[in-house]
Amino acid sequence: MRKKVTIKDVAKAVGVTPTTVSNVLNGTNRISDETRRRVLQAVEELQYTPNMSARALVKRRTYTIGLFIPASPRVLSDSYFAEALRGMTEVALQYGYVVSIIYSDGLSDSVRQRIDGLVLTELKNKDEYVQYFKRIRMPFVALGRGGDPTLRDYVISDTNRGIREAVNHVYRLGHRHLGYLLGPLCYEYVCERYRTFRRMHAELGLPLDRRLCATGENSREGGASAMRAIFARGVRPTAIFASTDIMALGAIEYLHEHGLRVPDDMSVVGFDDADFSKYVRPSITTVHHDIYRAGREAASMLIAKLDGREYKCPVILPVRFVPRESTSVISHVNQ
Amino acid sequence: MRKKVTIKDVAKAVGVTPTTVSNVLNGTNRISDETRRRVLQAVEELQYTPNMSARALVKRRTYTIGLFIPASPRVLSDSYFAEALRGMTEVALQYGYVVSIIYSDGLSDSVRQRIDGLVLTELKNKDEYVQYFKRIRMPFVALGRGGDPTLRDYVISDTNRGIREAVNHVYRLGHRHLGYLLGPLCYEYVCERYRTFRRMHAELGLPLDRRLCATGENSREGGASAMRAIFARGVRPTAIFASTDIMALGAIEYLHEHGLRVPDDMSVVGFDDADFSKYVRPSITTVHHDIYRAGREAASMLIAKLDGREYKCPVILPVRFVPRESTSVISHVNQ
DNA sequence: CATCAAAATGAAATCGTCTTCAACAACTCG
DNA sequence: CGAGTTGTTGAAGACGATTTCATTTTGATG
Repeated sequence: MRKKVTIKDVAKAVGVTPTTVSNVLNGTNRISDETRRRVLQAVEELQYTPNMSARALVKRRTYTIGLFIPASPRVLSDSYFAEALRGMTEVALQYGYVVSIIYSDGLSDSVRQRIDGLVLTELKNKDEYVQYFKRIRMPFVALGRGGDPTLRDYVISDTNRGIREAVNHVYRLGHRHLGYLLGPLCYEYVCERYRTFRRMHAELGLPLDRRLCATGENSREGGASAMRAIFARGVRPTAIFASTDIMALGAIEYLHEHGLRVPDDMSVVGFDDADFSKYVRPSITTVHHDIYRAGREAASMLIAKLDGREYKCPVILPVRFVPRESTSVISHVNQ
Repeated sequence: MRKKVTIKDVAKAVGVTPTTVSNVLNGTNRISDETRRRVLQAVEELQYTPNMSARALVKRRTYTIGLFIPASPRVLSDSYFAEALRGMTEVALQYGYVVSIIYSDGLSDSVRQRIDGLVLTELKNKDEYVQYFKRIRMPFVALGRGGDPTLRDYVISDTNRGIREAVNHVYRLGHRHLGYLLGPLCYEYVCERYRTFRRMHAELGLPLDRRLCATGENSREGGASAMRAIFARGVRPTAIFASTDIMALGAIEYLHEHGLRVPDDMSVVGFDDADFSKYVRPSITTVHHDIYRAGREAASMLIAKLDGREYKCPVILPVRFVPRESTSVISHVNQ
C-alpha cells in the first residue's frame, strides 16, 4: 500500500503551497487559470483525495447525514426504511456525503457529533423528536409532517390525491357505507389519511358513520382487531379502508376466517403499496407512493440546508392509485 | 449552544495536561488511581466526549463500518438488508462505531477512506468483491461465503441443518419425487442449499432426477419460469424445493394458474422465511434464519478484527424449519 | 513613471486528539 | 547513601486539511 497522498504532495508536485491547492479545490480565493489547471492535473495524476477526517476537524463538519429511526422493535425491517435509505444514499454520494443509520431513542453525545444532520421518520402528531432536535439545534428534515406548523423542511406524499382517487373508485363501484381501520392515532400519517377520507365524504355528500371506524395497531393483528371491533357493534360496511396495507391484510384475513369473501362480500382498500400487496390473494387495492424518491428528496433537501443552498420546501410527491383484486362492484346482496 | 468541551478543558479542570487525560481515557500509560478518579469525574461533570474527527485524524481510523451492497436495482428493499443493518447498528453503537450503507459497485477513494471495514453481502461463488477488497486491503467480514477457502471471517446460517430437516419432512410425508427451483447459480447460497439437497438424496437413498430441477431468477417470475421449464420436460415432482421463498411464491402462483393446488397437488418448500411467507395462502413451508442476529455477529466480528481482538470465526447460526400450509401428505392420485 | 488597486500566492495558526520520549519522583537494594 | 528501577506526568510534535491575513506581483491610471 503506497503512502497516502496529501495536499502537500500535490503542492510540491505543482510547486505551490498547500494553501493554493486548497483554494483551487474549494474555490474560495481567486486562482489564476494556469495555476488551477496545473493543480487539477496534479490532483488527477496523484489521485489525490482530501482526507475527510482532517477536513472534518477544521470545518467542524462530518459530511455524514443520518436516517433517524425511533427505536421500537423491528420497524427497520419494513421496506419503507430500506427504500428511503436507498434514495438517500444515492443522493448523498453525489454530494460527498455518507449516510448512517441512527437506530435509537435519542442522540448520545458521541453520535451527535458524528453527523451533520438527520432525516426523521415515523413522525407523530406532536412529535417529541422534532422538538428535541430543534432544541439541540441538530439540523433535520422530515419524511412526513411532525405537527409543527413552523417547519417547512419536509417531504410528504400527496395523500390527499391518493385517498381521493381511492374513495372515488369505491364510490363509483356503488359502495355507500365505507368503514375505516385506523392505525395508532398518534401518528401524523394516520390522521392525515383519515382526515382526507372524511373530507371526501363531505364532498360526495355521503354521511360518515363513525361506528364503521375503529382503531388498531399498525399490523395484521391490529387490522383484524379493528375489523372485529366494528363487527362487534353490529354494523357492517360494504367497503373498508385501512391506514396501511398491512392492516388491510389483517382485515382481509379476519374476514376470510369469518366466512366473508373479499371483494365479493366486502371491498378492502389499503395504503402504501407494500411489497406483499400484489402477492397476496386477493391482491390489495391500494395507493402507491414512491419512498425511494422521497428518500432522495429528503437527502437533497437536508444537504442543501447544510451546505447553505436554497431548496424548494416542502416537497409533495405524487401518488398513484392502484386498483387490484380486493375491490369490486358492490354485490346486490349487500346493498 | 455552549462551546464544545475539549480535552484541554478537562485537563485544566483537573490540573493536569491533556496527555494525562488522554491516557486515562485510552488506558495506554499507567496513571495513578487518584488522578484517574479525578479525571473521570471531570469528564463526567463537563460531559466531555472526545471529538471523533480529531481522533480519526491522528488514529487514521474513522470508527465507521459499512454494509456493502452490490448495486443492482432495488435489492436494498429486501428486508434481508434491513434486518442485517439493524443487527449491525446495535452492536456498532456499543463499540463506539457507526454504520454506513455502501450501496455501490465498488469503492471510490472518497468512500474508501471514510470507513474502517465492510460487511459484505450477496456473495457469489467466485466473488469478485471479495477479491477486490482483499486486494485493496480493506478489512471485511462476509455474510455468507465467497468462494475463497482461505477466508474464515464469515457468518452463515446452518443451511445444512435447515435443508436436512426440510427434506426429511417431505420425505416423511411420503414424497419421493422432489424437484428443485434454483436461483442464479453464481450465488454461493444457491449452490450451497442445492448441494445439501442433493446430499440428502444420497443419504435417503433417493434417486435425484435432474429433470425435476431448473434455474430461474431469484424472483416470483423466476420461480414461475423455472416451474414452467420443468413441466415443459413432461415430468412432474410431487414436492418442489425453491432456493428462496420468493421463488417458491412464484412457483405456487404458477401452479395455481395452471389448475394445480398447493399443497394438494404439489407440496412446495421455500427458504428464508421472508415476511410474506406467512401471509400468503397457502402460507409457505420454509427454513427460518435470523438475519438480525447474523448482522450482529458480523459487526462484532468485524469490529473485533479492527480493534485487534480475537473472535471465533466462522460463525454458523442455527436455523429453524417452519412447516406451514404449502406442504402436506402426498395425495394418492399423484403417487 | 509613480501610485494605488486588484489579483495571485504564501506563511502561519488552528482544529482536537494521540503519541513519543523526556523528566521527575519515589522506591528498592546492596 | 548512591544507583538503578518503577511509576507518574508533561512537553512537543504529529495528523491533514482550512483559513486568516500578509505579501508579492501585475495592471491600470493620471
